[in-house]
Amino acid sequence: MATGDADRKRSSDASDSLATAKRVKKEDGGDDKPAAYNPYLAHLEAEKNGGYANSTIPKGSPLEKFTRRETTAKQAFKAEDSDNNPFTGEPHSQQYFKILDGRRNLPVHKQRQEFLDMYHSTQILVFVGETGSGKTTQIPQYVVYDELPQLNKKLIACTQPRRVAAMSVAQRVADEMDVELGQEVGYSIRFEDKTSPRTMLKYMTDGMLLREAMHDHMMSRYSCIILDEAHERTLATDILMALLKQLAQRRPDLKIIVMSATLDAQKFQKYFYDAPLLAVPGRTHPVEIYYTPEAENDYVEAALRTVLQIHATEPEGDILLFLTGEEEIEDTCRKLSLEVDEMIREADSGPMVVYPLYGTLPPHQQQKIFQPAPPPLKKGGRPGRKCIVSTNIAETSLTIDGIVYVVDPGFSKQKIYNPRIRVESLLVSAISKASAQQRAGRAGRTKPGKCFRLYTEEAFKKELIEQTYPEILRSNLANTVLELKKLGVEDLVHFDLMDPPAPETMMRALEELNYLACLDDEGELTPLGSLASEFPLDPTLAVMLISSPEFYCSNEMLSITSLLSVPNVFVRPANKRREADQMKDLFKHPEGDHLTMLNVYHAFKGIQNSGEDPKQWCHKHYLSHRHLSSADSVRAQLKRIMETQGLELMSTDFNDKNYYTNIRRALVAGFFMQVAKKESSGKIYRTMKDNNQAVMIHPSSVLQTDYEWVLYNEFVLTTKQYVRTVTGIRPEWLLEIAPVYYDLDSWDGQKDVKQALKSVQDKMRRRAAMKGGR
DNA sequence: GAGCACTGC
Repeated sequence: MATGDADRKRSSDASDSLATAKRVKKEDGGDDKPAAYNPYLAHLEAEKNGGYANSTIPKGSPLEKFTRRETTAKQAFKAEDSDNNPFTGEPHSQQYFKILDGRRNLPVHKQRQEFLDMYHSTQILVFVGETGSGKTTQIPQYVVYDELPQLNKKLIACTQPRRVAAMSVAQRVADEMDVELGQEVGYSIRFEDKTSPRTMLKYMTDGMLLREAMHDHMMSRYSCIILDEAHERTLATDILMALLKQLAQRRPDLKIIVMSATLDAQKFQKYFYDAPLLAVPGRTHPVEIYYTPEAENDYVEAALRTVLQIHATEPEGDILLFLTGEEEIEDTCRKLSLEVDEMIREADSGPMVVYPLYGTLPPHQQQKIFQPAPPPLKKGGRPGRKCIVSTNIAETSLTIDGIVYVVDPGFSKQKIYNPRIRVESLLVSAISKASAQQRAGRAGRTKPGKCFRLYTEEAFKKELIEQTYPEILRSNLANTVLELKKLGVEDLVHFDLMDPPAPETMMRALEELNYLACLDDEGELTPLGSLASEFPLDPTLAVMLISSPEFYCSNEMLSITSLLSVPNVFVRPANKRREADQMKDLFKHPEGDHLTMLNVYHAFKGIQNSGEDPKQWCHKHYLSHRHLSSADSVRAQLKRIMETQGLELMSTDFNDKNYYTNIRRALVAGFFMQVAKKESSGKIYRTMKDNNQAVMIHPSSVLQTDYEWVLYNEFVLTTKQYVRTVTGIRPEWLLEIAPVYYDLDSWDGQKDVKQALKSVQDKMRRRAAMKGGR
């Protein structure tokens, strides 16, 4: 795109000319010049330090004699040991020196010089460090001491796949560097930018860096970008890797470090033009692996038995069991507690507390897993232990110390994408070898441990794939393709991703974006597409929101969009389903779930303004306060973007008979591709195109079979095929609002649907003709 | 008459 090129050109010119124009001659001719100091060569020194003379490093600073990208570990040690903080000039605290001792015991410390040598010799570096090596906290600091960001005013970024990690690591490193969080060391995540003009080192989520790149293709604010946890292969990391690989050629001054925990480092190395690789050992204890001699046919049952066996026979130490989902976990926790009670009664065993752990568990419940194991029931009795039954969340996101035994049945729920019917679904699938290793490693964090794999060694070797498929191969790519277009990637086919997705998935994404008018027929970004990419939303939602002023209801669509981008706000505890459903009925809107959700949100806002405690109100009404609050933050963010982009915020008068109709019509502007029509007989609906899937309306819906035509937010594939979050619509709206998609002349859907739409069209035409005739 | 692994903007 023309604009993209202009942007790129501008920023590249800017950075070059800045460097030349602002080169300052080294002025001070004091006594502490290097031995070979030659005033006629001073500009070379300045150049090494990014175009600025050392004058911005105060005289007497521990960093005074540092030359950017030529420092040594010895120099850095000395600076770290000095009384004053090299970055703030303040005296170092006692705490600082205590932490410094600990840092120097980390495995990575021994290789600081080796790291610097390699860093100096190359533009891209692959760094492999197992857990406990200290890479996430130390490597960025080593880079700070070498890049001297205070000189060239460029930042060092270190990306993390998760917000909590970005926040907590930044806090830790701020402590290590003896600075205030948000000053020299900060972080940037959605909804929170904790950085300042002084910031040199910024931890951030990978998605956040990707967002920034959309507006600064050269990533010109950074002199070094560190991608951490690259082995997790999140969508954002994969795109960033491809972008940086490309950018490396246009920004020879930019350094890139790719950090990974697993041993697939060679793949990263090869991908980055055979970049040099530095490996640092981790600090974990050995974990003995046990396999079952024969395959188990019921892994939940086998897991239960194994946990009880461990409790009965193994020495002290906590247990971590991996299962696949909420229901399975809750169920197993109940059974385990009952069995342990019996063991205590009959076999005098020690106590065991069982904790469930999964993502949708409220945070205070999640925190419980960190409580210590219970003491023996009586003095001198058998020791107690805790058992945590968890989803994959304990594999990467949460670390629990004190785990000695891991039970791994070898399964997890994984997202898969079927481009043919455009459906993402969750499927219980076998994990990968890398995952199995990661799980086993959880047993060796504090002392040697054991891992019980509920599958045979044969199966491990022959049936498990090496690595879990990266997310990019398991997702609908509409959003990704839109982002790439906005990032200025013109040739998607030759865009050098580490694992290119299936051509069909790519085609589907392009097709979807074309129907949404985000891409034109040549595949170029349209103004609408460019606008849509400004929103942190799926293209469908973004287009719906952008179109909403045309339907006089952008305020309401802001609320609905926000509610659709957070987890379900309705809470339904297993033992209080009826009460929960009754409460939901209070908010029920006969025309559909979107409007029901809007009712909930309006009621919630009313309570917030009334002085009543919203938490209690939510609890009473079986609503999730947490998710409603996050919908609120999302809404505020989206509203800001609407305002910046000059999109009008408005509502239809609540007493106008079209208030709800306008909203339903606005929904069609985004979701016209997700429409189903009722079959002549009963409960079955069929989706419009995409191979005309037979679906049922999800039982949680306020609509059942009241409407012949419905629009849905989500297609879920569980025991049956369901559509969830559904609103009734009129077929005229489809023809009127999405005429291209519903062009009957090129119709490729079912014939009877076409027939139905055809008669609607005829009726509309007759009506129009009558009006015209008058 | 249901079952949302986990992230992220």
